[in-house]
Amino acid sequence: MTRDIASDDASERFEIGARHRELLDHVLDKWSLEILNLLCDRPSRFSELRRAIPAVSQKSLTTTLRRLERNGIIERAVLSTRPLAVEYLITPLGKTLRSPIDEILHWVDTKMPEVESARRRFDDEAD
Amino acid sequence: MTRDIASDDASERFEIGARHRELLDHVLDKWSLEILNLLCDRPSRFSELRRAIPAVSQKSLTTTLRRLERNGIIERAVLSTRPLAVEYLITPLGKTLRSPIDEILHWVDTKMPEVESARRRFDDEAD
DNA sequence: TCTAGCGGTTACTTCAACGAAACTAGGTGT
DNA sequence: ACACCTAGTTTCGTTGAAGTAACCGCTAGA
Repeated sequence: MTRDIASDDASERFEIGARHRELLDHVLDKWSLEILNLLCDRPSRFSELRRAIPAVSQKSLTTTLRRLERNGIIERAVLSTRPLAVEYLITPLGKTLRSPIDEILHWVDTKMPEVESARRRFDDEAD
Repeated sequence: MTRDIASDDASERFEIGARHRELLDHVLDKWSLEILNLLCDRPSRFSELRRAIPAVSQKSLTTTLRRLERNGIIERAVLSTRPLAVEYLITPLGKTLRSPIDEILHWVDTKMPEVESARRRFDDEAD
């Protein structure tokens, strides 16, 4: 019942509104995948992440961590130890990202050869 | 056999090299998802896509289509009809993207409420 | 005291993406 | 002849994301 909306077209299997794009941009951006990958294994401190991902600048790391924290994917814990330390941990919500991300990384791993030969074909045909 | 690589650390379940990032940037970018979504249903012409996605500019649509074509995700077919027409179709390789993309869009749909409440919590605590 | 590490912030710059608009080039209708 | 459709390309300007580098307050160790 009430299937009266969405019948004139075949494309309502998923809608892609701006909310989808925005969230994907926040979560699948340049550095998030690597950070998530590390934090899935174990909580890490700011400097640990910097050392683990040498290519990321301090500024970008801060920005990315804040964004992931804001979206509830990771948690920032200030440890009141003597010198002071900050630890980043993945949240339960963040863990649910693992499976979809793994699937698409797996896609990349298995299909990369096909993609590369398609690129060669395309580049060779300088039509 | 030959499991001798990758044992000193827990983080080799997936590696994220530059190739992964590059391909994801090519395939999960701003407009690709919507285009793929449409082409999965039926082949479409250039102007059909423009009308279906009014927010995309002519230039960006061309660029995105060329990139998807180069990566073997879609195919461009020039139909020798009287006025001339160009049709874009999804390839078998492109179809294999459907399932991973669906999974992550499903993640967005189901987790969006949690993300939004996390955002409210974060924004309210103006620490 | 001087130096180094931690966890950032701020200011400046650079770069690529994106859009708007004009232009092309063939065909069509009136 | 004129205007419009298709499928783009080209030019120009804006914007935003990212990097560099400097600085900050705090603590610890030599």
